[in-house]
Parts: sequence; C-alpha cells; structure tokens
Amino acid sequence: MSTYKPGEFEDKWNKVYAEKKVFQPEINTKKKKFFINVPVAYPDGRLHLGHLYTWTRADIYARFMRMKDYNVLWPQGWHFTGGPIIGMSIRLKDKDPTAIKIMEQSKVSKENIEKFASDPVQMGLYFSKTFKEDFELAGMSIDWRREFILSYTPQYTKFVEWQLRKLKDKGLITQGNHPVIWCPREDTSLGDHDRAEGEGESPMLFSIIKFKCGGLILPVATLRPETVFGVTNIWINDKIKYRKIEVDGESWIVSSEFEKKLPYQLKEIKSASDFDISSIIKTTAVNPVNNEEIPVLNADFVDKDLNTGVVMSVPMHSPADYVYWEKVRESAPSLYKKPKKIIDVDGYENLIEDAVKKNGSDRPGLKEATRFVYKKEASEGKLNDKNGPLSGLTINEGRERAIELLKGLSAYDSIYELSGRVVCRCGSEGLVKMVQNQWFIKYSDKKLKEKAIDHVSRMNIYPQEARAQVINSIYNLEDKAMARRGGLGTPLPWDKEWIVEPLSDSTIYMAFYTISHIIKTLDPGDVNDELFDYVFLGEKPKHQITPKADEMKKEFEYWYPVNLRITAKELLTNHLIFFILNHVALFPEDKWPIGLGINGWLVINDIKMSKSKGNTMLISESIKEFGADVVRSIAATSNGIDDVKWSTSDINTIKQKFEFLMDIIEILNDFGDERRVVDRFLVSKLGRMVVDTESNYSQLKYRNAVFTSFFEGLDYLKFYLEAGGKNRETLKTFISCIIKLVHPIFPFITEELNSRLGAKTLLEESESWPRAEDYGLDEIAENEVSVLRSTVDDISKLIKITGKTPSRITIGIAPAEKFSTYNEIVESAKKTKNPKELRSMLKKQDAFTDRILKNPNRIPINELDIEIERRIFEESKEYLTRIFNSEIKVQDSGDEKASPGRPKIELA
RNA sequence: GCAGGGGUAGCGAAGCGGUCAAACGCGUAAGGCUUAGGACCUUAUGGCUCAGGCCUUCGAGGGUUCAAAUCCCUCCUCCUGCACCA
Repeated sequence: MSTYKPGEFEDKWNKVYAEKKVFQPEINTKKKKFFINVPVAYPDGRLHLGHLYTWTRADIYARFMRMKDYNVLWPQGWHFTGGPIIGMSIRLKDKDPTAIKIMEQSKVSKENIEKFASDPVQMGLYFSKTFKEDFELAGMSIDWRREFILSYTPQYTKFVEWQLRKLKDKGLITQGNHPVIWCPREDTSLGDHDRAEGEGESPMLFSIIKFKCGGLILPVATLRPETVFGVTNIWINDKIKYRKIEVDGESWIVSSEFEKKLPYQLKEIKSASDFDISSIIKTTAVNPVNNEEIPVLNADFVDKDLNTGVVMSVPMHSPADYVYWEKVRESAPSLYKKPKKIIDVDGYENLIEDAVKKNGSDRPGLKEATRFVYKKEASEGKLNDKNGPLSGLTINEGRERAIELLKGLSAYDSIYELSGRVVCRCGSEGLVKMVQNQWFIKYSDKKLKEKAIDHVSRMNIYPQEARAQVINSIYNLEDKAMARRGGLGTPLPWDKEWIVEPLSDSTIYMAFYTISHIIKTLDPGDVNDELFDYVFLGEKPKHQITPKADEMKKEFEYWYPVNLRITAKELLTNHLIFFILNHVALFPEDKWPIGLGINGWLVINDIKMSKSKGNTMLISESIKEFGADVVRSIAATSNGIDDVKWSTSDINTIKQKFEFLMDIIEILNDFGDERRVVDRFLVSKLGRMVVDTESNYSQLKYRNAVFTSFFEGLDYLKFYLEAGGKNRETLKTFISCIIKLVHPIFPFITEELNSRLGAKTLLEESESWPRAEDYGLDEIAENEVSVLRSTVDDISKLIKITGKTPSRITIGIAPAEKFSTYNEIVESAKKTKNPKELRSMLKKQDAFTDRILKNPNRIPINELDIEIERRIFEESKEYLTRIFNSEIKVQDSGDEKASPGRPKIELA
C-alpha cells in the first residue's frame, strides 16, 4: 500500500520549476499570451486560507492555460494605500492588547511589534514578505520579478500621477461637496469597519419643510415631502431639550442634538439660546403649501437623535402618525374629524387602518406596517385630488414637484442624516459631515458608461450571472469621491492636501506589471508623463526619454490587455467596474480587459478544525499538515460566487484516491494485453472527461472540474478493475490522462506521478493538455456497460424479492430482431419524442414496440448491439460470480421478457 | 433603498423541456474487518409492493405542452454585494 506523505513532493518540483524559470515568461511571439492577475494584496496581517482560496483559483487557471501551451504571465503586487495599516500601527503604539494579540498570533517577534508601532511601512513590508513565502509554499506560479507596491514604489507613484492627469485632461475629474459619515471626536471619516454599531448605514438626503409658528420656524425633516398636503399637526417631544437657533436669518426651533450636527453640513448658526418647548405646545403652526393652521402637539416617540426633533404628522400616510392621532384626537378640536386621505392605492380602500390592524400598533408592528404602506404607495400609489398642484401625480413625480413648490415658497431646505444609528469604535455617535471641495472621478459620464457597458456585454465573465450585476452597477454609477485627507497614498498632483484613496489609485496598475521589472531599474527622476504616454499610448515624446522605453513598450504591447482578472465578490460592484471604466477611458479598445472571474468567500467552519486551529490557521501549518496539493483543493469547493465550506473529510478522500493511483502505478507491469469491452468503455469515457473537464476549467467551475476528472475518473477506473479489465496499456493511458486533468489543482503530486509513469517532459512546461480526439469515442461500449450495471442491480433486486440464494443465474440475451427494432426506435427518437409521431414512423408494430412506447418518458435513446451485449456478459462472468456467489450462464433467449438492454434473468 | 442570486432527501448539492428526479459528497443505521476505537469495505436511507412493478414529491398557487423541477404569470421566503471602505 502506498502512503501519501504531506510535503513529500513540493520542494522537489518547486526546485525544478525555479531552475527552468517556468513561471518567468518572456515575450514569445510564436505563442499565444495569457495575462492573468488577482488584485494587489493588502498586507496588514498574515495570509490565511480565505485569501489563498482566491489566489489558488487564479493559479489553477494559470497552470491550465500553460498546459494548453499559452505563454502565461501572472504577476502579483501589494498596496499600502489607505488607513488600516496605519491604524494598526497606532494601536500598537497605544499598546492596545487586542492588536498585540493579533500580532503575536501571527508569530511576529517583540522587536518587530515595536518596529511596526513606530513605522507602519515596516509592517506592510514585513507582511508582504510573509504573504509571498506562503504563496510560494502553496505553489502559486507567480512571476515575482514584477512585484511592486502601490503607495511605496516611487516609479508607481509617478504612474498614478500620470493616470490622474490623463483623467483630468479628458474632463473626467470634478470637484464638489460630498456627505460622509464622520466621527466628531476623532475628526475622521467613519468607514464600515471603524464602527462599533451601524455597519451599512449611509447618509440620506432629507427634505426640510419650514412651518411658521408665530415668528419662529419649525423645520420638519422628512423623506416624503409630497405628503405635505396631508399634514394634520406637528409633533414635538417635551422630554427633549430644544434650542432656538439663528440660521439664514430665521429663528429655527430644533433639538440641541441637531444644533450640534448642523455646522458639519456647512450651515452657519449665528446665535443660539435655550427654548422652552412647552410654550408652543397646543399653539398653531402654518402649513406653507395651503396656509392651513395646524396644532403643535406633544408626542413621546419623537427621537432627539434623529433629524431636527420636529416632526410633521400625516396620519393617512404614516401608520405611526395614525396610531398617535387616535390617541391625541381629544386634545385639539381640529383633530376630531378623520384626516383626509391623500394617496390612493387601487384595491386598498383603508390602507393605513388595515396595515395597523394586521401588524399591531407596537413598535415592530408599526415598522412592518410602515414598510408595507411605503412600498405599496411607491409602486402603485397616486396623489389624489386633495393635493393641490400635486394632484394626479405618482409618488416619485410628486416628490420632485413638492420640492419645487416648497422652494418657490421659501419653505424648503435639505439636510443629510444617517439612515440609522452609527457609533464609532471610540464610543462617540457618528454624524454626517459635508466634506467641501472633494475631488471626484466622473463615472456618471454617459458616453463613458455606454462604451463600458457595451464592452462588458462582450467580456468573458465567470460565473455568467455576474454579468448582469456588473452592467447594472455601471448603469447606476455616480461620481466617485477619489481622495481623502489622511492615510498612506499618493498626493493629488494638483492639490497636495488630498491623498488618492485606495480604490482610485488601483484601476489600471495591471499595465504597470508589464513593465515593472524594467522601470524599477530606472531612477524615479527619469520616469515622467512622456515616458508613459509613449509606452502605453504610443505618443511620440517631445524630449529625450530613457533608452529602455522601447523595451517597455514591447512588453506592454505583447502582454496587454488583461485576459482574466480574478477576485472575490466584494470587489465586483466597485473595484472591478472602476477597473473597466478607467481602461475604457484611457486606453484604446484593444487594451480593454477581456475576462473576469468572481468567487465567494471560503468559510472554514468544520468543528474539528476550528476547535483545534481556529479560523486563522496559518498557511504554513496547514500545508505541513495536509500537503500543498491537498490544501489547494479549497479552490475546488465551488463553481462560482457562492460562499463555500471546506472540511477535513474532503481532504482525506483526495489523499486516499491518490494513494490508490500510486498503488496501481506500482503494479502496472503485472497487467497484460487482453482487451475487452470494458477497455473500449474506459477509453471512451476518457474522451468525454477531457471535454467536460476542459470546459469546466475554462469557466472556472473547479468543483465540477475535479468531479469530471478525478472523482468520476476513479470511479470508472475502479469499476473497470472490478469488472475484469486487465490491460496494461489501457490503465497507463487512463491514469496518465487523469493526472494531466487534475494537474492544475494538484501540481506537485501529479508531476511526480507523471514522471513515475515514465514521462520525459514536465506537465508544466509543454503542451501537455490531453486532446479528446486521441481517445476513441465508443457509445455502444458505454451503453452496454450501463446495461451490465443495471442488470447487476436487477439481479440484486430479484434475489431480494424472491428470497432465493441462486446457485445458477442465467442471463438471456434478446434475439437480433428485437435489437434492430429497438435501434430503429432509438434512431426515430432522435427526430421526435412525441409518442404519436414516433409510432407513425415505425415500420412495424407489435407487442414489443407497444411495450417500449407504453411510457412516453421511457423511450430509449441509446443504441445497443447484440454482439457487444453478449460479449460483455461473457467477459463479466467472473465479476458476476464474485458478486452473487453463483454460477453464471449467458445464452440467447426468445422469452418475451428478454429485451435489448434488459436481458431475461433466471434464478435457479 | 439599489442591484444580483436562490428555495430539490437529515444536510451540502447535481439535474435547467423528454433515458422511471435525486448523480456525487456528508450524515445516520446494520453488517464485515479490528483486542477496542478510528480508518476501510458492503448494504440500507420518500411510500406501497414483492420476479425486475407502482405511487408521491422539486417553496405555494395558477398557466403553456403529448411531456414541466426545468418555460410563463402571481405570491411567499431566504441569501449576497453596495463607493472615500480595504
């Protein structure tokens, strides 16, 4: 018995690859090139299996294409742009115990932790080195000569500047204000991962409607200004502290919380003082659109932290207002009569009442009722004739018209508020800040979008479903804020206060890979826009540029465009579309990206593993324990965008199957030369496996690929041996082919087995991908093997049913005449499967054809052959005897029960 | 809110108009092997039958077809991603 020892073959073959420089491709115009890449990694910790999942998917593709004789380039770089590395460095400086623990778990020494605390770049450099080591252990076939670091490599910084100036020249850079979620204490923007609470919340634009109340303004914030004609009263809350503030020459009554938020949105408060809210309760305010007088009433549901602390009540549109109206109707004479309905929805006479009745008037009930009502109104609602100039409009039309109307009456303003509560990790409440003079990339540009969408519709996108998502994301794209005030990165060349943010400095860097090994040797001072214009766009330089420019231009021309970019799904609707749009904006069409591969996340939740190792299991440890080949099987757990689970039981299966192959290779010479039907079967299946597996690899359906090659293949092989297959050449052909089919996934062990089978060339080096044409397709042999297998099932069933233990089983093959009738039906069924039509096509009809056609869903479609059927049973006598412990007799049979593919079985 | 994708055995999943739906894997049960455990092998795992048969079932309800898990409509329900953030 052979045993697979993890780590047995990796070093040996890695050395061979390194010596032959297999992963360092040079320009070769005789070969088709294939440029594949994965986004730059952000090294703020150690590589884990989750990362490795994405990179292995790329590596499998790279190796697959190399076997198909493509000249494959796969580079990899890093980026330091942005905040987290700095953030971690600061946490280490502050001696944050969690941060220190993370470092210790990553096996970082005390001295290094201190180094990282004083210099974040050192941390990036350290972890990019460990990433690289782990990638090499796992067999990533990367050309490391082209490695570089975004926001660190000076020549790259020049490239970013060039790219930005190009965008600016094309009018694709604009400037404006932009709302951001902000921590007032730390005075920085609050990204999703900086939040203790409120992940996914975003700034929302609220309308402010100004209701006059004596000489004061009650500013009501709402998302639904179109309901202003249905307002019955104003809600305030006497438990809240209110302030009178001077804004735009008016006196606003707002919560003191709102007063604090307002300056962040570029509103100046001239003066402010405490305000006794009880002084206006039960007085009246004026609705600006119809001058109706409405009462100001107290309600405890008004939230001090949301908006202005002043709310308008529209009972016939908002379930919460409706419930409160019922409670307080006694308190003001004008509220006695039922409020007027302002929005009609067909088929819902009492929309609000019914929604409240159905869901209840407690908090969750009201929330659900509101959701339902808003959805109905938005999709089917119409503003009815009680709405003045808004009458007859849909909700969306009404909203725009209402805003215009209010603006005309000088009763409109707007404000950004959070969509939900956000709390910073530091503990303070987040708020919305309007950042002034932010720089944008103008992705809203219609022409740019059109060109990009048109191109995306022609790209190769795996899995297919992702295409719609990409197209829709581009379609809905707005301008992208492209800079920030802090963090590591490249300063904007024309406004050095701003640093380019990480998604915007990384849209076309794949072009830089093609030249990075050359440009890195240049003095950064010699790198300028003219050089890039020449290399990437072919524009003749006006001044002298480096003599290496032509070499670089050649590299770029040969390797570009990107053939396949592989990444996880969270980059799908941002990075990947920026990647496409910027290429479309800056490069000629023949340099636009060709393919995308998108995957989900790897979830390692196997109990055994997470208990002993945790989910942060180090790559080097897993590889030591299971072997690089086996760890790589993580990439074969999914076909697409779904998240995948990995479990140790899969690992064992793979290991055992390789040991089985090793066993057979060892005893290969004990096999002989006899050829049987099962030999034809096995080789025929091989051809199909090649076709299926190739198609699966091409579409990154690796789960299917490992199935159609490895699992299915070994099942066939086992059956072949059991059923009496014993031909040395067949076995050798078969095993050699399987090894090739799974080589992209399991490179080391397959390279080893391939050499043990006597192969002279490396799988990785030459045109080694098998060709389906080399294996003879033999449908009849395949069909008759199915007959053998189903007959075994039938015999087992019969034995069970009858309770007999037969000492002799007789297999009766149907007469030749039935075979020809049967095959005639098979032939006709290729044209139609409609039973009536089929019947009319047959030359003769008898009890046999009636029986076949009885069930239209059981019409045979596989051609059979009497000689082969006889032979396969003759050749399988030994096999059948072993299974049933009984003498097997094969003979012709005229019995009614004997049909082609269904021999008569007699137990005796 | 915007967008995308699902709902098939105890679970994960395949099937995407026609070869009796459930391949393949996991789990479970029985047996074999073993000092025992693990691993491995065999068998079973929707229901009824008991000479290779029949019936039920693919989120729910309608429709198209000789034929629907598969195509169309309506509804329910779950998951995923979403820009100053890597």
